[in-house]
Amino acid sequence: MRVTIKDIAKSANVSTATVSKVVNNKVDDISKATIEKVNKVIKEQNYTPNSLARSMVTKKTKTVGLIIPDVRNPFFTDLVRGAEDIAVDRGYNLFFCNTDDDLSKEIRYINTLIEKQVDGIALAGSANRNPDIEKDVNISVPLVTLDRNVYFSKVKGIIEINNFKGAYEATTHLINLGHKDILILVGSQDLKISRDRLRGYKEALKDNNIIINESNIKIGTYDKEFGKKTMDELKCNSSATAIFCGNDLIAIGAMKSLKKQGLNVPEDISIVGFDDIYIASLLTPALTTVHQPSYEIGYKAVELLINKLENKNNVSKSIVIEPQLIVRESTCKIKDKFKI
Amino acid sequence: MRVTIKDIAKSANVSTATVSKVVNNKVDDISKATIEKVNKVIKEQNYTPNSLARSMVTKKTKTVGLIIPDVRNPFFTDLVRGAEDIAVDRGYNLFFCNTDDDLSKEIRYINTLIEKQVDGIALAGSANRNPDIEKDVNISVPLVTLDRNVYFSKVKGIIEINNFKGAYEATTHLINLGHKDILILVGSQDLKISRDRLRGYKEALKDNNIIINESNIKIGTYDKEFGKKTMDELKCNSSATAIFCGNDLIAIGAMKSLKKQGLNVPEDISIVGFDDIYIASLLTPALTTVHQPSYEIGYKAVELLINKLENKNNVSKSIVIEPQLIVRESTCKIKDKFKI
DNA sequence: TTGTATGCGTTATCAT
DNA sequence: ATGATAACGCATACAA
Repeated sequence: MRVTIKDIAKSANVSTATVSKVVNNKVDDISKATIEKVNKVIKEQNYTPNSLARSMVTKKTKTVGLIIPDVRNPFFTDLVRGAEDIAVDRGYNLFFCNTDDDLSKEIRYINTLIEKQVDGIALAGSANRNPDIEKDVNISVPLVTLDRNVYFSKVKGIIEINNFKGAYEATTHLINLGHKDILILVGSQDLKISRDRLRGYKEALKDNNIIINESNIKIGTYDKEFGKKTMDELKCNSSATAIFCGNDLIAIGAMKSLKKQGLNVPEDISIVGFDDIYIASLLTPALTTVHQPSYEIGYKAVELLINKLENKNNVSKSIVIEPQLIVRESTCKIKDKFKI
Repeated sequence: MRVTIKDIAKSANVSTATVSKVVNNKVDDISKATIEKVNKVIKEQNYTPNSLARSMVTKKTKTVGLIIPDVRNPFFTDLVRGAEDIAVDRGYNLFFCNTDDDLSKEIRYINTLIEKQVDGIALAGSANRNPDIEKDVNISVPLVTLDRNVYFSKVKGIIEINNFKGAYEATTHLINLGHKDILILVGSQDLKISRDRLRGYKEALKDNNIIINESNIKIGTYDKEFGKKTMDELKCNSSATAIFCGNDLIAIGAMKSLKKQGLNVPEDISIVGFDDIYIASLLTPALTTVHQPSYEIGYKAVELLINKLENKNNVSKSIVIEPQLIVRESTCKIKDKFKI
């Protein structure tokens, strides 16, 4: 039998109300003597309050859910850590949920989180979405989305990255190096981030009077396999001299394929990634990529969520974070074929 | 106001007991008609049970705590995912806690987890430990440790890797390539894994009649910085032709330093890591390392924990996982200086 | 300054 | 086949 507030009350010869008050430091009108007496007994009996019972009456669990696609994606690894840091800092705990980009899994998680009475949810949605299904999901707690758009009804806050700008700058960088025939490998167009990145790519080309070649646009998933497979299939059938990858994992897969084909990066083909995950700077050649502050994204998302929960007013609903192009070794000036 | 079991009972003209039974599928002696009636009302009113209230009476939360040093260490990234997968599979949720190898943070987490009434805890302990302090911590829930030893009193299960063997094989591999003067960069000797890895190294040398040079043994932390700093300091002051690193991060740091010094891996110096994190195979040269199935370690740990919780008998208390040497490109035969 | 009593939403026991 | 009710451990309004 765990020791309860009643046991303490009995041992200290006070009421449970009094014990409760000293436990919660609401001791304005409690004599010093009793406070000490109660604390002594608490220590002696090794009493720990039962959060469940407390939450039953306070209607707060000091717990939030964090839902992401997959922590093994290095972008989310850091994001998760940022989320956890601010959570504990504010006295909250985190339920940890991976969806594998599966919407039904995501919805199942949301429901169990609600059953567990989380105060709120921070959600990086699955890549595959379905407005029809989402409309019907009843989410009775505050929800903040990060990095990815969703169609649930009651979103209380949004953290997003300026993906358009990141893609625009990455593409412009390639154009400035003389590339005109540029592949783009990007993720599902269900995702706003993917649409924005594609839009940034197109806009950059347009602004430089380069005609968009639709066959240069490849839509897939944000993993190494997509990059590898796509470049394996393309082989010599593409005249592209540069690739803009929707994220670093795709870039890694593409580089692997190119290496196997005997092509050198960046001499034969330039590559730009997106995310700037930990590995990016460790690769050979080190990857030119668009840096996203993923730790900060997780941190800010949960911070925003908790601020909402605690009714801090003048809390903005939406935060946009600016990405930044990091030029490393995987991009260089186009070879001038006519000179040879 | 959230809708409760009472609301459903009233609307369906039954008692709360009946509703509870259909919610929990204990419908052996409930008429089909009422079951349907109740379910209909539940759907209409969008009722979701309150786990807290349930847990109050059942004394189970279907929640476990997962405590690790840092999810950003790729070894733990995978481990965490394995843990989560088995948890949901068994109907549990996971509280996610990072300690940064800080024992006091670890203990604080354990206490809040207990307050939140987790059914059990899976703990990868901090690197820095203190038996005196640990003895006094009262852990009232089942605890399973993984990867790292602790001195808490009531450990119910242990998942460990055969670190001795891994280190022995890594070192033997280097010896077989002709190396005799081998550095070891390993983590805090508070940790059994570190002691075991050092022991494996020493034993391998001994078994090959190589005298152990104590100045070849460097103790530090399991991160890139330690590897880099140590090799920066050593420069030409070491005659070593090979390095065995306590983990891959240390190896990455060491490689970085060597590169800057103009030394080539493996031609000038061979390097072996430990863990086989995702990056290892992506580096240039690809890292020879000791593979640990980190996903599986997390998975098995939480599986063991839940089995204990659910009183599955004949559950072993301890599971040992065998690591495996993966030879890649960062090791080669020693240059025979006399031949030149 | 302290204590009494009620309710939070469920499950489970025992009646009916 | 169904219902009444006690309990789970706590916080809080109100009384004393």
